[in-house]
Amino acid sequence: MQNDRGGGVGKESSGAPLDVIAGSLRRERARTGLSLTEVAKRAGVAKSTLSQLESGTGNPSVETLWALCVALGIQFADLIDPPRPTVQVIRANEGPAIHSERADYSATLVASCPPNARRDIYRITVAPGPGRESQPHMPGTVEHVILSTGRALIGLIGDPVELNPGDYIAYPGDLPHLFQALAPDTTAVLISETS
Amino acid sequence: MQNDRGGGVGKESSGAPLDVIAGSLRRERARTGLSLTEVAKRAGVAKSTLSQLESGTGNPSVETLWALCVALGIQFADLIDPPRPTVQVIRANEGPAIHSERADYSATLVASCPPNARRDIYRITVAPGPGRESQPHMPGTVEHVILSTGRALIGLIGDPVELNPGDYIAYPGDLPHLFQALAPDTTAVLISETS
DNA sequence: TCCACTTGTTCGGCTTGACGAACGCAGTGC
DNA sequence: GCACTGCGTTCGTCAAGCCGAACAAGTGGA
Repeated sequence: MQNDRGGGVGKESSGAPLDVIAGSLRRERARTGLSLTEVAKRAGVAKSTLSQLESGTGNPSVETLWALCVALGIQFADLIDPPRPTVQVIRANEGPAIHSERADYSATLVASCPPNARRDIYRITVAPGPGRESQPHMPGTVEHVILSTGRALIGLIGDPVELNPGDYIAYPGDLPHLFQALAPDTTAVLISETS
Repeated sequence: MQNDRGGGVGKESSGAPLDVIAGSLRRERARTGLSLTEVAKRAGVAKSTLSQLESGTGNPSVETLWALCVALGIQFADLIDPPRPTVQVIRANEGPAIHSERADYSATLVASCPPNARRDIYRITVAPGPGRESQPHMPGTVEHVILSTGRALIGLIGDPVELNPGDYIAYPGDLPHLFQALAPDTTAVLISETS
């Protein structure tokens, strides 16, 4: 572990992948209720290897990880990306509301994937005005917007698009973007997807 | 009671991960326009290693893959899961329309994640009537619906919920479910999420 | 034509991950 | 009390990944 050839470029983004993988392995194994020995046996890897991986030690190869994924019945990406949600119902006037610094913008989070969200679904209500500029979010974020009612100017700053009811737009959320209502009673559904 | 761990969920991933990773590395490097030597240098790995990986030989460790991901500016999961979209606009009257056997139901697919979709986003338009019953989809599917306009009876058959504009509901898509409009001009956004 | 430069692919070596055995612990039955 | 079975961790050994250098192949300029 002396030479840190991994380090290289700055952006460490989501932290050390090894720790994330270690946590995922523990979590998923706990979900199945299997013992470390049993999982290792099913995956065809030495239990010593699995033990070290779950403790965050080591630097597994993809073959090892793949075998463990099969044994745990999960997708490869689930080791580094989070698990999924279950089921939920929220009324229009319920749910956590997120208000902008200005009163003419309100977003209600209707579906999130705790604890580490992959995609959040919001219902947006905006009053006509100068519009709301959002700063970039996490790298890899993609935002999908479907206009429900009204009219709005949505998209990347510098190249927004005017949307009418039913129109759909997707844009990278890790770039500065805009949501400006052009008509009263403008509502939309926004899906913020984090990769 | 034993779920066969291999195929527990229907959607099979694309077989050997090493080949998928090899293809992803080539594709992403081609996208950036960088040379093999340059990518290897930026990632801090030997170009011989990268060469072998792109040819499908070898069994890389996560540190190596992580370094390459950083150098290529992509997410870890993109190596095995497909690449992400960029920007897209679909007008209300555009996009692939999926019409029901009855003429009073139409769904437009506005966003999918090919080839192995995790979540699809539809815009739904339904006319009042006896409603549309959907047969169960893939196991693990979750459907999210946000009503845009109108009024509708949505949810599992036997326990549907009446929604008004802005209301949100999520239900397991792998059980029989219903979408029945109760008012004219009923539109909604439906997110079908496959695990 | 020759030379300098780059790209991507093969070879020895050193490092390291994966394996199997042995270990300490806890619970159980004789 | 003792042997036994299961758990998860730690210790040597061997194979394999990773690296650096040398290698063919292709390009541009003098």
